[in-house]
Amino acid sequence: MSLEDELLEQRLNRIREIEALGFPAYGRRFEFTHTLPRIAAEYGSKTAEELEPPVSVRVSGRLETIRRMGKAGFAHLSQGGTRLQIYVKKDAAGERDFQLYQLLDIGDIVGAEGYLFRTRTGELSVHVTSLHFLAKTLLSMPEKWHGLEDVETRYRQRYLDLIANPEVRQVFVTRSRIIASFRRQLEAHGFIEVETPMMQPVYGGATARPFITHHNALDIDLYLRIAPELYLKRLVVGGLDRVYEINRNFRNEGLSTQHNPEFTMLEFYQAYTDYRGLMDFSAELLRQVAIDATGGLEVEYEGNRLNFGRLERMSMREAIIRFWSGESRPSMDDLRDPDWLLRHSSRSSPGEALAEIFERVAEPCLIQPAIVYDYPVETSPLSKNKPEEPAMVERFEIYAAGMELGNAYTELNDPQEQRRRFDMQLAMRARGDEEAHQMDEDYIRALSYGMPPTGGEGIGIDRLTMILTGSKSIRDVILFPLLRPEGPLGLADRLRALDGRER
RNA sequence: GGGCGCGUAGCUCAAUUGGCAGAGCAAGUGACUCUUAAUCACUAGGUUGCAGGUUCGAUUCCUGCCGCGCUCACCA
Repeated sequence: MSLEDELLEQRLNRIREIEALGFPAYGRRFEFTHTLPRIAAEYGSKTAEELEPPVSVRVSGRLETIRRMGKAGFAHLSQGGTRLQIYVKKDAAGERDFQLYQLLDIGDIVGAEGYLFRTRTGELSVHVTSLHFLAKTLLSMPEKWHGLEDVETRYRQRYLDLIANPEVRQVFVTRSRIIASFRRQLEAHGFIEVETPMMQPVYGGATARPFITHHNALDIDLYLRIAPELYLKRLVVGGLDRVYEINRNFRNEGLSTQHNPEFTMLEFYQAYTDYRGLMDFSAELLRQVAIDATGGLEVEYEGNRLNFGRLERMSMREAIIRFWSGESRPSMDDLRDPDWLLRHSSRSSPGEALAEIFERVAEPCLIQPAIVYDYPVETSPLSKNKPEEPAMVERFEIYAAGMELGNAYTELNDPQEQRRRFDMQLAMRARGDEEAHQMDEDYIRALSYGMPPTGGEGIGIDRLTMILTGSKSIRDVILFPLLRPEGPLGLADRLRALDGRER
């Protein structure tokens, strides 16, 4: 018999012993007086004298350590990212509860009643008068000193990662704070949160390959959305002047440290503003998010100190000139010259060439949070042209740590021009660009009813979370990143074999 | 999809040129009524990711496959 089977059998037997003492192996509702974080906050700095007269508490948590010493012993409970020591002495807890203490395993979930005191070494602890059993662990916990290091196991069994590695919990708490901060700020500016279709008959709003699924009753293929954009703007047509959505997008593309097939975007649309207005708003939003998430404006990422207190602004052409390395730095005139652009890129149109050169030359250098504005029309089928240079559009992207964090533009609200843009995209698709936009006639119909001048923006929540939590991989900020399926575990078979057979 | 790397006990890691697969934690038994990586004694635990090959002999060398990581391509 393997060790794991032996362990499983031991634990199942132990359940019988615990039940024989009169404790259910899997308890029910437990009334507590304090969470462990609250005890830490309220009593963490109290001296032994200040804990007189005794403070009675009823707490619960998962057992992280157990130190048994004959007729007494210690253990650490963990709850809400906080540990609290309990002291179980036979004289104080009584015969039956002390027997229970002797049957506990690391990982079990228990309740403890008693009073707070300081041990001789000064650690705040609960002097236990009564123990409760709440849930049994059948499998052994990761090692207490090194935690759980195996990356694959950490992603596949995130619950173990959260139990064994306290800093992981903090990453996801911060992620939650980031999202809450956006919501709070947008609500304060009069935005309302909406939910638009995840399953779409025509996908759009971004350049990407979609996932395809099928609806049986209607017998139609549907696409998991690559962006909510076109639906949100239909809502602006409908008079929802300030709307936002924080939700998943799905893109059927490769995985990397910066790409997960499903990822979370904030998109918001504000009528009667333009991309200049959104630049100001973006700077305000990011500044406050950084404060809400980290307590400050500066954050250390990959050896750089990033300051979210300001967003430097530069045009795409300025960025190329500024970050050009090596000989023959181009001039502003070069970057307006179609021949120069096509000579310096393998792309087929001057605008695509400009964007490609920017991504190659400047994007990796954009370490400090920055706004890059004015994009070529070819790469921006939904943005409004610049009046003085129709080949360019009123669009900007937000960069930090060499990553694209956000994308915003003055929305194109002229249905005839939008139809021409879709035609342009169809031509690109005919040339083999699989990611070029589809024609969306229903969207053109919506614009044909008149959409107010509008600014719209998307911010990648995962990447922003990476930066604000110092995470190197997007998988570290997504609780359950996509992995290949694991294959059969055999646990059901083992449990079935042991069911009712334990002594 | 390409390139590079990794896979050994439940967890964290060793194993000399190809020569008896080991340790710590966790687990079991015993001792211990203020320990905190508790301590002490003893015990058990392995299809070395999977399948082949080379060899007297493979954790080690070779081939294929599976999984993961990094990276390039694609993308946000």
